[in-house]
Amino acid sequence: MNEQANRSLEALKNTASGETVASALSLAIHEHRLAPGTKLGEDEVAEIFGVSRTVVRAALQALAHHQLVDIRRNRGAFVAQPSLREAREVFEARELLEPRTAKSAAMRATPDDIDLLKRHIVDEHAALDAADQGRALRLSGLFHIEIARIADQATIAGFIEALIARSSLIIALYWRRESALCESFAHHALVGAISEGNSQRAEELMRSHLVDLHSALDLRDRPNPPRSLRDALRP
Amino acid sequence: MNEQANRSLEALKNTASGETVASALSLAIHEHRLAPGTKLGEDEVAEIFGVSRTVVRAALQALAHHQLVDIRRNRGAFVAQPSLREAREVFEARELLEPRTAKSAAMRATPDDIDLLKRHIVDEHAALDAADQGRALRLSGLFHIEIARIADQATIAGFIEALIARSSLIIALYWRRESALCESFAHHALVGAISEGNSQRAEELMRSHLVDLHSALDLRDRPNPPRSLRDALRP
DNA sequence: GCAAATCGGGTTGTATACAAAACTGTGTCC
DNA sequence: GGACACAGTTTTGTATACAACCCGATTTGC
Repeated sequence: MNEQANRSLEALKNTASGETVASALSLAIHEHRLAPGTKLGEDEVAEIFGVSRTVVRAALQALAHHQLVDIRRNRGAFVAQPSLREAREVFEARELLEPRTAKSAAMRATPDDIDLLKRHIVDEHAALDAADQGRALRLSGLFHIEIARIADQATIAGFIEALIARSSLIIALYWRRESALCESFAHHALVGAISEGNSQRAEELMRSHLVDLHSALDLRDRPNPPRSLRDALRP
Repeated sequence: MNEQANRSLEALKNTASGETVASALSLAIHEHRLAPGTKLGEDEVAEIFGVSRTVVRAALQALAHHQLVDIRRNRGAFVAQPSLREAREVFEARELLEPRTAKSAAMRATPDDIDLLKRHIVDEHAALDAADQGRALRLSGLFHIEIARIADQATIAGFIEALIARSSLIIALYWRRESALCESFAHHALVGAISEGNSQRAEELMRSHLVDLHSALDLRDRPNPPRSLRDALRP
């Protein structure tokens, strides 16, 4: 390890607490830098962040409660691999919660809220132009979370946040390469409806946006299509 | 400490793992044996269950993720005290999720499921007859959770379970003494609709049942009505 | 040569020890 | 007499040490 790398690790060391580790891992999962099934060894993570296993364990348990990682007793923590069934359930839940949330958001959004949403879309475009798919996906999720926040229902927003986190794993596992990731249009239209205060239209746009997303997944009965081979190989 | 007490503690000691501690605390909160705001000192809990603080911390963190306890840094863990706003949100979320879940349950319930629900009601009556309000409340919550399980949507069922857990705290804080806890009629009618497969009626019954519950709470703008004095007194 | 059992390395689960922070009570100064 | 400051005690946050367990490899028996 060279001097510079050592120094940057040292910098992390000073700031890294339990929450830091959890959000860093969470971000890596959201941006598809950590693939489903990857083992997260405690010692390994502890050394990377320069903290003890105690805090790593707490972070991993927090992620496990959000169902982002799967902890198997005496086996360790792995990035979760949602089953087909879970994938369907997550999107059904989103289709139940988010349209209504978008409707509320359209009724409550302030000009500041709308500016924020527009900035999100700009960032998303920038990430796509930079071919940074991971960041684009993360920003796309943040867009949905922002709408839930605007709807001013913290409890439901929390559920939606958890669903979006799992959606990121589901997309990593079941996304069809054929379908393009050009959701920006849908997001743009949504912001339009929200800024006009057209709640009915916002609700309908969100519903169809989620149906589009859902149908861009390959959720046919075939357990873990691309995973079973790698599973036998890696962990 | 006498011999016998020592032995029973020792028995606990052998079986108590992290999960055990968490569910024991959770049950105590559900049955209103632990009041909102109660401090859960790590050493105290650790000694009670005969485990180390390590496992107690994990259990408390798990409960915190379910929003049953509130962990304040360097202050410790306290049984959560949902605000009026949170209380409203929780019941709004339940009114959004549970009617639809009851509808699904009515469409999918097997005879075994219906028997289980009927047994739940019998148990509930028994607890009420024994004047065991805590147990009755817990069983009432389990009834709702069971319906969510029958609906066969694990993701949404998990959300509902979390909402019911928080509802228990909300009831502890905001329940109006005037209103009686005679929900058994509502539960009975629900089982009737479900066993007939009348999904429309099940949905409507669940909705009105939740509205009844909601309106039996005192959620007027008056922050933590019975709590602010005790709050100044205890913690 | 193959199968089964056993032994070793490595990883997780739990307990304990130490460091840091908050709360309590006392004392002093204004 | 009241308010502030300081120190002691208690409690939490983190690191480390040890025990239990799982997995893989080697060895042994058939």
